[in-house]
Amino acid sequence: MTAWEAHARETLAGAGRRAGRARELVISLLARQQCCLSANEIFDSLRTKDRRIGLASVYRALDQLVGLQLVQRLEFADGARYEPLLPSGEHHHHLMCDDCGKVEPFADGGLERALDRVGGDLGYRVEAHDVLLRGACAECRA
Amino acid sequence: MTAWEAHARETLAGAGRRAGRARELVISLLARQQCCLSANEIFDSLRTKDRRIGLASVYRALDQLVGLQLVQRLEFADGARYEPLLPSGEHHHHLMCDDCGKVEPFADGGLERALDRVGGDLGYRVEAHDVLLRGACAECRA
DNA sequence: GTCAGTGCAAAGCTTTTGCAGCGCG
DNA sequence: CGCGCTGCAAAAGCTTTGCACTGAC
Repeated sequence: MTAWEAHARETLAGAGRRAGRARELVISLLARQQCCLSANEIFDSLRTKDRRIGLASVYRALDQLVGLQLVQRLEFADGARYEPLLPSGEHHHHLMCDDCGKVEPFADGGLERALDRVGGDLGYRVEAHDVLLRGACAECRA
Repeated sequence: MTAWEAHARETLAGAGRRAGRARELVISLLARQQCCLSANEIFDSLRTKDRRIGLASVYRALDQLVGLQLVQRLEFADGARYEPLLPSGEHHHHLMCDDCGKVEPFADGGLERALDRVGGDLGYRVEAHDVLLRGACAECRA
């Protein structure tokens, strides 16, 4: 079990939530991911292991996890995707290939510093930021 | 007529597109905006002036404008929004207030430089980037 | 005259909600 | 044993598509 997974279960228990089949499976699947997944991808993946899972429960679990800041919701042109939000605050952003649809993570300290600076310069108290780069990946450029 | 509006009509004509009622109205409305609008906001605004406008035509016009790189499509949690893409390449990003839903534009040279650098550091040829900051605006912080 | 553009209505998707039953604590 | 969690089905948006008609070039 990853540190995030333990943190997630602890936070849920602390918020008075009871452990149910669907949400437990969503958590353990997310914990094993390198990058973001759509609700449908999560549902399909879980369905192959347990025929009883319902799509609505996947959405409900994700909503709760987002509300407790355990998961980040990302907006893409073809719908939302979700990924674990590490308690360390460490995070990454995404690159999407317009040709093949592939999504990859990347991290960049200089970009983070620029983003933090922008928040301070405006009247806003910035809670979160999303960055999405779109273009042609190395393979599709060929 | 703004420079963008003239540029848009010229580009459409050059692509062999014929001028129709709906798309002309969408263009003249977008040209007058300071920030992004949803398809429904565009539809509602045009409907009050011309009862014949159809929502499907608004979507079709926006698709074409996005395809010709005259308009940028932005993904928000409650759907897509659209705004003119200036031929100068000059552009801005968005701040959204989680409390009141207000969306405001901002521009930051340091952020743009950081974004451009990231593109070069990876195998990607980056065509576009989107940045969305979320938080509490000055009014809602009170 | 041809064919892109248009409005309407219907369909497609993702996401949410209602409801009755299950099961965690 | 109460109430949160679940699955199913239905509903609710946003967006796209089919079709016949209109009108720009």
